[in-house]
Amino acid sequence: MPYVMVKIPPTPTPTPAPGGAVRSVPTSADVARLAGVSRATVSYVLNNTGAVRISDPTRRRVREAAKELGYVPHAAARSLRAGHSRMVLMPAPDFPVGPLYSRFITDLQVALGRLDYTVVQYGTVGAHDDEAARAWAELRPVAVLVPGSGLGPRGVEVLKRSGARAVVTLGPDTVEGAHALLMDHDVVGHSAGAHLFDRGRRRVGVVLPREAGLETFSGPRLSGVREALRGSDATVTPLPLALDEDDAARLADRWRDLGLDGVFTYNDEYAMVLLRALQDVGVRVPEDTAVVGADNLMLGRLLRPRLSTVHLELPSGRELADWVDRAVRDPSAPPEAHKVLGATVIHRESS
Amino acid sequence: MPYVMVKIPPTPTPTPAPGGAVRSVPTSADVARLAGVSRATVSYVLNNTGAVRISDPTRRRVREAAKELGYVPHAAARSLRAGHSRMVLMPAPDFPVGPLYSRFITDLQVALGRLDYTVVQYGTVGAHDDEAARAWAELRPVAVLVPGSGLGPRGVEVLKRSGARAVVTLGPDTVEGAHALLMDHDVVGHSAGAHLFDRGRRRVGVVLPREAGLETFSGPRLSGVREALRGSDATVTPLPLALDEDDAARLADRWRDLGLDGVFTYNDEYAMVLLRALQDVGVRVPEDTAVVGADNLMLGRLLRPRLSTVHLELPSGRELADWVDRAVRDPSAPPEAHKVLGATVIHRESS
DNA sequence: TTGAAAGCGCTACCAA
DNA sequence: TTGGTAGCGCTTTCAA
Repeated sequence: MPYVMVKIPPTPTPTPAPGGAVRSVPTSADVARLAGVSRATVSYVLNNTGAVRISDPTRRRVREAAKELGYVPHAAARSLRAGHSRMVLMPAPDFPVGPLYSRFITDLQVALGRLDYTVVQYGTVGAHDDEAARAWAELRPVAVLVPGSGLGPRGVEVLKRSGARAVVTLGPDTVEGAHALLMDHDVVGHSAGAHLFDRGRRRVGVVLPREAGLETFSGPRLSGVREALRGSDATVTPLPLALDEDDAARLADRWRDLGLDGVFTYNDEYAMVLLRALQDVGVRVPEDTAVVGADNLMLGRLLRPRLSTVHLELPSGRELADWVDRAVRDPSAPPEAHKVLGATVIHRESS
Repeated sequence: MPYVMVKIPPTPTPTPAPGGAVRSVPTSADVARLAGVSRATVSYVLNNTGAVRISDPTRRRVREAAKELGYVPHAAARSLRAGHSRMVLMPAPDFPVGPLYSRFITDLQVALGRLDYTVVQYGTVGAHDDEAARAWAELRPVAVLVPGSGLGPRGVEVLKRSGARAVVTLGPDTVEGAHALLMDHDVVGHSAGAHLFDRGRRRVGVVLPREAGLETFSGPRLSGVREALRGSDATVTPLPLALDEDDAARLADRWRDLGLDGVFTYNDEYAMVLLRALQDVGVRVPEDTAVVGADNLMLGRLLRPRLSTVHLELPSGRELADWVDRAVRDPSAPPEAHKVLGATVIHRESS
């Protein structure tokens, strides 16, 4: 056994006296000192380590010391030591989110919480793919869930190389290397298109939001309509529209010329704007033109005529959480893609 | 200088060969090895440390090695070493959030991002005060922003003792020890009440959402109306209402008996539901009853009659971010409270 | 200009 | 049953 001469380091400066003016953040060493035990014992007690038995009096002393100091463990130190965390990271949405997505996120958080994960929404400013992925990777999340299409194959690679055991995209298309919950909005458009066809409509308009950031949804919804009507004698006309009274009025002015007898409005909000504008210029709904929205918002039931709409069925938070958990437990499994978006037409009065 | 005999530790097991089957997460040591320099040099280069000059060839070698390995620094290790982070933590909302709040959060994130903070929304399951605060404190955020009233004085204390340099509440009341951005919803009710009074209404109803979690807003909004009408001959009648057609219909059925000539509906969505129900039973708006909503949602402009509403003025993300930044820089400053909610009536046709 | 090494707070292994 | 201690990945001081 080799030996060498080594300088003994000076004893570290002690933390300021408990009654001192500047109070520093208490560490497990402080708790140990106050309880008169070692840091190891503190760790055992506070983590209820099963393999080690600590006497009840000691336990009590440690607990009391911790409470007295207001000790809170340091997550960074812990996960650094452990080599992994239970953090599931999602980018925070940077666009106004509807009630549907809002509830979805909340459910998911609760469900993942039950599986002992911590969900964190990371406020990426505006970075994309690599850049964003790098920022996320710095936190070493155990899993990353990315809605929409802000992540590419390179980003996935970055995340995996920094230890993410599961990268899951929720969106219209699959990304190389990542699991995918395919929310294929085709089905939404398809349902709407088929419904309009069933109601005898043959000249169908499809509203496309002018607002940026919605193309990932509106594109597939349009394709879905096309698909539903393919091979029939029906026509499909794209109709760019801003969520805005004036733009709707302009569109309504052209309505007779367009000669459409049915329209799918992307969602219920656009339906509402358009419906109002059509009524203002005397177009009868559904007699002259049938209108179908999507998302089944409450406002649809309050419109007159009551709005027909496509109800979206998202997977429950529970299902999704289980799925993420499985992916985390078996990171070597090949990426799976699941279609998870269901669509049902709710037929009311506008079609 | 004292010396002692010390056992030399075995050299640590090297990371698996780069071409090996199992690839572990690259660390700065790996980068150093590949570039043939020390870890210190890697750190200097990648952080552009100004005080130290590194030769250009070395810089290049380090950069290339980092890129080749896909090296991403470990945020936990970094902030552990640094003793602080730039993380601003907010609890993720656990209720469906409207477009107003949604945009507010986004703006704030962007603005704080410009100041080099990282905003993280923490998905607390359902914990309150202490419990939630402890969970947040584990991440050692430099600042914590809490909307609503989920945080008490004890929670504030926990956060501060674990190093949060600023705790800011955004809500109706101030909390001991924390900065407060007072969003006093009184002003909303006050504006609406005063407006209805000006329009000659004397028997005023105030809709109170039955939905849980909105009391923090609805209470003050009601008080505001009361305050605006205090000392006059006007009466105020609270009207519990669920955001739901049936409940609205029930309320409308009682409308004549209630004998109200004006109503403030909490917000535009409740206004919409009630408006529809009133029209269905033949109550004329605004002739029989004036209706005023709040939040100035787009849907208000689309209703017929067009909905009068109270427009809320929130502070800009920029302002708020600067304010948080100041609080972080001077943590010893006494907590400040600022009223930040403005309200303006937008008079349309319903009142 | 570069390297060696200490140490941030924590847990888990081994020894007592 | 408890304590000593190595080491997670990083930055930074001091020394070469």
